[in-house]
Amino acid sequence: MIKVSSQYFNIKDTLDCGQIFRYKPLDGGRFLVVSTDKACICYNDEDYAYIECEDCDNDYFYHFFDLDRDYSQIYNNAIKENIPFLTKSAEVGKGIRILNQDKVEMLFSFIVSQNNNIPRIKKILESLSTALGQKKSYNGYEYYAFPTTKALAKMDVNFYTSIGLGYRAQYIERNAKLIDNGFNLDDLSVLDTPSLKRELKSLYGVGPKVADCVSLFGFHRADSFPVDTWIEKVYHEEFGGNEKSNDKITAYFLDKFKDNSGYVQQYLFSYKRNGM
DNA sequence: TACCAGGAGACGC
DNA sequence: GCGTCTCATGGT
Repeated sequence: MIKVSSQYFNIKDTLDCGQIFRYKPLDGGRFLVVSTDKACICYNDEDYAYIECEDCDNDYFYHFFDLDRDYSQIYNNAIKENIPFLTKSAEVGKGIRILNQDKVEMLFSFIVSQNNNIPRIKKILESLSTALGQKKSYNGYEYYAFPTTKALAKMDVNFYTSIGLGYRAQYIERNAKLIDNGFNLDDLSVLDTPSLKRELKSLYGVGPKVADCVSLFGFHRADSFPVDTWIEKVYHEEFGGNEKSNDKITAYFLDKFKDNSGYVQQYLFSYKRNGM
């Protein structure tokens, strides 16, 4: 059991800001969160956030929820920008944290996410895991591990089409085989962020958006700024921007927020998407 | 550089 | 019901 102050840790806000898809609400405001082959149950009360998992997974989830990072600084840096819309976003979303997720799971998850809606992304990842992942349980709750790349590499494009991936089926197939044949995402960790993104974009089905998401959520590179339709709205409506290409919008925000960009992106995305 | 096809399900009306 | 949109990308 992990117990930490909830001042900068709201479980629901952290899960709901589009960085993770494999979680589900339980009774009593609790959530079952699945990452690779592990699961935990987490919830907030007035003052604390609680994470329950197998003892051997304690360190994993402590790091997963980024609990060794000081979010007061991140929050204060955002407030200091003195941009009213960002201030409101940060105040409402001050409990959002950027998770440290598995690189391979992030790559496949965000390939699935492209031009897709979140309920359907969740459904497809659930189908993938149920079909190819190991069945497990924690505390009476059944779940499926994210499939190994070996398991993914065995399937062909017809299988991926059959579980509803549409035109993304070929992207999953090709990358699964590439990784199974020895391409190791961990090897990219030594690169600086621009080089990392360049390498990620060389993968089939990975463009600037997915590369930014994998870079931010899989490698925890906060000098990343994924631009989706919500951020596009923020850019045009709240920042008065005129650029139309997403690459230029990313560059605009990176230049503005530097190493805090990823966190700012989550504040802005969450606030805008929740109808503010 | 600027279109356009590529799933299919969620969502608003 | 029916049209539009969805955390985009590759191909032309």
